[in-house]
Amino acid sequence: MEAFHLLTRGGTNFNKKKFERDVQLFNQSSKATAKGGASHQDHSELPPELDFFKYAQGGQPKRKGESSEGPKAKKQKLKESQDEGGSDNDQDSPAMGRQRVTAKGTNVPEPAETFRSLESRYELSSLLLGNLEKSGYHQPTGIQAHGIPILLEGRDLVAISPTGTGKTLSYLLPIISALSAPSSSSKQDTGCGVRALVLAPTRELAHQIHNECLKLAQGRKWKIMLFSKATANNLNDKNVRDKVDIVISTPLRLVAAMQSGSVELSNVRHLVLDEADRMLDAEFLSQVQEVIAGCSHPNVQKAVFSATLPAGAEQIAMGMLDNPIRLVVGLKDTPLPLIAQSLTYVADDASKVPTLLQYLSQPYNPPVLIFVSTQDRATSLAEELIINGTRNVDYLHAGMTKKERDDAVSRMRQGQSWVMICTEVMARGMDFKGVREVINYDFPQSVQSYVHRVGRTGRMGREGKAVTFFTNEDGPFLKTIANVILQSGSTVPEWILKLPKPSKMKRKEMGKVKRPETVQEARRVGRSDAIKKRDIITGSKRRKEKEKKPVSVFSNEAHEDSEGDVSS
DNA sequence: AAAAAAC
Repeated sequence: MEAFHLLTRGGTNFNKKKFERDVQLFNQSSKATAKGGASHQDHSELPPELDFFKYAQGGQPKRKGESSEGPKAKKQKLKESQDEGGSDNDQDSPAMGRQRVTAKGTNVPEPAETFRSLESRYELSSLLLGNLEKSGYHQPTGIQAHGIPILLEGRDLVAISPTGTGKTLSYLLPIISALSAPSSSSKQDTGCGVRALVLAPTRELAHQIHNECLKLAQGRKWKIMLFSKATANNLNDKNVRDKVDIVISTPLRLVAAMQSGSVELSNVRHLVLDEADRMLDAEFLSQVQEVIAGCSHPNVQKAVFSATLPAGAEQIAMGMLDNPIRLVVGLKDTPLPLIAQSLTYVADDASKVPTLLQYLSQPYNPPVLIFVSTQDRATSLAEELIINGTRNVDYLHAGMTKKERDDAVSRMRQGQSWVMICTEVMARGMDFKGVREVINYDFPQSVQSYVHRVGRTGRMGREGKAVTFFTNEDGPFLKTIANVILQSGSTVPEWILKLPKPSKMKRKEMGKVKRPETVQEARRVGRSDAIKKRDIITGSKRRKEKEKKPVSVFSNEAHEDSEGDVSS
C-alpha cells in the first residue's frame, strides 16, 4: 500500500527496502509463492534468467545448480551490475545457428565462422577480440557472421534479423575495428570530430547501446558519447567536442545539437540506424534526413538494422545507401519460433484487469513485461494491480522524468521488478535477458509493434512466452497478428484464421471506437457482468469460442480475399 | 489507423 501512495503521487520511488526484502524472498524462492501471487518454477535458487551475471561470464543458462555462488555473492554482483546496459551475453545456445541467412548484392563477402577468423582476414585487433571474449561473445550469430565482414569491408548494409539475435554487436564491432585500424585514413583526422554515429529511437535503447560500446572499446582512449540533455552542455567545450569519436543518440537530440552548432558531423565515416523502420517512419524521417545531410564527408558508410522492415521503409533505406548488401536472417517481420505465443479473448476492456489478475495469480516467470497503449493506462494499471495485492509492480513510460525512467530500467535489470508495465517505449531493442514472459495487455497497433514487443523475450536463443489479449474492438488486426503467430510456429484458434480480412472502411470505422483513457474508467464503464465473464482461450476452450465469439463484431463484413497477408 | 516517442 505504501507503494500505491507513491504511485498516486506520480512518483516511481518504490520502497526500496520492501523490494530488497522481496528480492531476498525471491532468492530463497521456495517461499516466494507468497500471497501476492508471484511464484516461479525453479524452487532451488534465483531463477537462472535473473542471474544476469552468469551470462556475462558465458555460463550455460539452462542448467541450474551450476552456479557455485551463494545467493549472497550473487546479490552483490547484481548490485555491481546496476545500470549496466543489456550487455551481458550468452551466445552458446545452439538454437542461434539454425536460421537461414540470405544475402543479396554484389561481391558479398564470405561469412565469418568464428570471431577469431576475423583477426587474420581483417586485422581485427587482439584487444578487441579480448574484449569480445570478456563480454561473453564466443560464437558469432547469423547476423554477426554475415554482417560483420560486410561492414568491415566498408560496404553499405541493410540487415534484417530477428529480435534478440545480436544486431548491436554486428554494427559496433566493425565501427570499433575501423576506428583502430592503423591504415585507416580516418586515423590522421583523429581529433577532428565524430567519426561514427549510431541513431536509436529511444533513450533507453541509446543508453544500452552506449554501454555495449564502452565494453567493446575497453582499453582504447576514445571518447564514446551518449547524447542527452546533460551532455549537451559539455559539447560547448571545444576540447570535449573535438575529442568525441563515437556518438550514440536519439535523432531529435542530435538535430538539436547540430542546430546549436555544438556537434560537427563532417568527419563521420560510419552511420548506423538501429530499429531502422522506426527511424524512417514519418515522425523521425525528417530528423534522420537532416542528420544524414549533416554527415557531409564524401565517404560515409551507412547501415540500417531492424527485425522488421516494411517495404516502404526498405525503399527509403535503399535510397539512402550506396550499392548496399541486403541481409535477411530467418523470416522478416516474424517473431522467433522460440517464443510460444497465444491469444486470449477478454471481451472488453473492463474484463482485462480480472483476466490479468488471474494470470498473475498462477505461477509465472518473473519478470513479466506488460504492454499497454497509453501512458495513463500504464500508471492506472499499475495502481490496479497494487490495490489488488500484486507485488513488485513497476511501470515505465516516456512521460516520466529521465531519472524515473533510468531507475525503472535498473530495477528491471536487477530483478526487482516482477511485473513491469510499459508503453511502446520498451517495445524495441531493450535487452532484458531475464524476461521470459510478455503480455500484450492492449493489442499492438501494428505487426511491427507486435514482433518487437514479443521480441523482448526469447533472446539469444532462450525460450520465451507471449500472451496477447484481444477484445471485440481489436477485430481489424486480429487476423493479421494471428497470421504472424502462425508463421512463427505457434498455433492460433482456427476461427480467427477464417475471419474475413476487414476492408479499409471497416478498419477506419473500428479505429473510431475509443478505448477508455484509464483502466479504472474502463471498469466503471464496463458492464459489471463482463468482469465475471472472463473467457480465457486455452486448449479445449478455443473450440467453444469458435462458434460463439466472432459473430458480434467480426463477421458481418463483405468477404474479401482472406489470404494470409503477413506484412502490413 | 493511431499513440508513443523524439526535445
